[in-house]
Amino acid sequence: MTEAAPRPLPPVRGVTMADVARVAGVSRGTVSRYVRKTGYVSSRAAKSIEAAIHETGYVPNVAARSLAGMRARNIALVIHQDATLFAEDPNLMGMMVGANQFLTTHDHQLLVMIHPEQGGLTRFKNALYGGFLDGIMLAAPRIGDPLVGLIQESGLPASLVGARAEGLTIPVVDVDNYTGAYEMVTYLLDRAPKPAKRVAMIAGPRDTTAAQDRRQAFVDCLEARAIEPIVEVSEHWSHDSGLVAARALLDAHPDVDTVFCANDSLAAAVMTVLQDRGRTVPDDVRVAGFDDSRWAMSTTPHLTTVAQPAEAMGVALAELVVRQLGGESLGGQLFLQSTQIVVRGSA
Amino acid sequence: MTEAAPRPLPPVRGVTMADVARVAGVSRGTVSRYVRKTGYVSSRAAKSIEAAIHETGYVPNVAARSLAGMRARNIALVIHQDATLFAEDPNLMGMMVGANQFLTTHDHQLLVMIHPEQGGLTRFKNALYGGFLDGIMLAAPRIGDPLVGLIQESGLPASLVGARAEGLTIPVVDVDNYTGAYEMVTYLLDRAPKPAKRVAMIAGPRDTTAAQDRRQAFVDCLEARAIEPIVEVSEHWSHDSGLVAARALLDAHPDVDTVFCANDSLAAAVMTVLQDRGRTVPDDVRVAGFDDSRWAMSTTPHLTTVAQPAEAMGVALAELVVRQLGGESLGGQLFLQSTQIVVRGSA
DNA sequence: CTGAAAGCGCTTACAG
DNA sequence: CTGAAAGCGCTTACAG
Repeated sequence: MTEAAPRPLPPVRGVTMADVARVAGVSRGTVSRYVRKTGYVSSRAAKSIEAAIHETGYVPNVAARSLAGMRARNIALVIHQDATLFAEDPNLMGMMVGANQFLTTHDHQLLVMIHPEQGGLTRFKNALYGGFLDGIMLAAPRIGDPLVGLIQESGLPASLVGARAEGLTIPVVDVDNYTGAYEMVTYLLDRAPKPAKRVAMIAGPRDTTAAQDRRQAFVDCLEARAIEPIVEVSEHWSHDSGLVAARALLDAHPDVDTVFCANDSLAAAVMTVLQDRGRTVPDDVRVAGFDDSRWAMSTTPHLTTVAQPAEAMGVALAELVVRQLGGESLGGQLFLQSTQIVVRGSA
Repeated sequence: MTEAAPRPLPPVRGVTMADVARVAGVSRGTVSRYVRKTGYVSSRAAKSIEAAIHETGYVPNVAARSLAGMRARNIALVIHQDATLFAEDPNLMGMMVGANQFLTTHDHQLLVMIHPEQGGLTRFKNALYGGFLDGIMLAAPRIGDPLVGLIQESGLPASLVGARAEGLTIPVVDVDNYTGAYEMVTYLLDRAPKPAKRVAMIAGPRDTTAAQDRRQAFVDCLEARAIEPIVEVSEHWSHDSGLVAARALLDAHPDVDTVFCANDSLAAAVMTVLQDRGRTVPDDVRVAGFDDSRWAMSTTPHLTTVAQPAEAMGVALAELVVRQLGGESLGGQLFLQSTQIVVRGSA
């Protein structure tokens, strides 16, 4: 075709529906009806269109289809977290896998977008109103996350993980963090090989509901027994951040015999620090984590932890969006997925 | 299950350029020129358009823009691997991070798509010709990967990692696997604390060039010294698969004193099997890996391995696509990134 | 059963 | 400097 100077690259334009129509000897409308399996098409026309499509290698243009009011069959999983942290978060990976699996079997395409915590909103709005997304799943939202408001405003079918807010009209899937943590603390207090005498917790970053719930369960469980809870907060969910928190905790309370951590990488960090200080796990100190992530199997001994069904959550996220696409309205319902304690060597 | 009624959802349509034009009291063309910063717009018109955009909250529709021949500013990183394997592959994560970082600072949006190994080609073609992608980066391609041909046919700006093929017109970025492996084997033979007497290798899956190159280096290095190489092939890059290969290797050659592994998860697997059989690392057997992934720090002792600049590769992939978008033609050039030996406790 | 036509939102020559 | 108009590829009433 013709190339203009200001456009260095020839536009990528495949064969169009018009090409197919010409080859098949019918109108574009008829081709459209055939492709979309909507409306009547004589078997004679169908035959020749079929052949023409095969001959030309026609592939529909999603942008045009979207412009004309149809669905693009793309659904985005937005990771609202800096990429490097994302890479360290096993749950996010699991969700991605689960969502991909569900979407693939339901004839949709998963698009993962990483949106940094400090990123501008413009790029996100562009995606929202870009016309190439039929739905949005938001992972790792903060409390009061502005992205949630934008999604709601857009009216796009959506689902969130782990967010709770007033006036939320988007369904949320989450693990039952509170119950999971409560069960684990109870285990540490009563049933562990060496029941805890002096327990502390390394809590996760303050701005996530997961961290809040796990911490609240810890506090409630101890207060129910009139034990004073010791809590050290880690700034991030990462191992590095956990190292800092663990040192602070152990400096302030050298006598703890049990540490419950808000996730596995924090627990691994505690074990590292403990080892550095010549204390053994689980003999001197018991350590437990949360998530049953890869970290859980990479410590010595392996971590006793709370298994989190990350893939199931991804499936749930995707399913909620697809159901809305099917016409259901789910409002701000909360879909809790339950956890399970996994006892290994560390506690 | 499937989408029922015609269109149960109100289509998500934000304010359009026409709305802005009306509010600003100018024509749509003028708004477009203003938004795209192309052509002349009087400062008076600019003022009122500016205000109108702000007032209406206008966000451009990418689909329409794309249809009109413009770029969507979306670039896809296609992971050609089953999602569960992807989740285990640290390099892929690093590339994702690197690509995201480069693209974000260059005003493009990264879209990650997971394409299963056995997946049909239709879904991929749809993305290629969908009109919402300006470029493609392909990670984890197999040898003779059909996706490469499709990308080439489409004419979309693209880059690949780790693929080599006749007649390739797409630039490739790769680590210098051969040199990296050769250096490591040389180290194991000559300079390690306990130089190897009887070395074996656990090689990676046959259908990747990375596995081939690492294995070839091992073979060449040994043959240069007239030592017969022992090689056991692991079906996948995964830890589980490595367990199987390690057992087979150790059954057939119980006397090896050094095992070079094609990646870290395989090395970790070897260490696990060794431990099960009561042999210590590095005293009885030395083990080395490749990648310097998270696995490398999760074994006891930590792994001696070959560091792979995964993030740098992601950056390179993205940069190559963006350069093509800028008009450069790179052909099938190969961009090799060099590795570095990291000596830790295991060898 | 099937064409012709209008429209989705945006861009870009082309007149004025 | 700016408006009117055509076109990108597809879908969908609406006539025939």
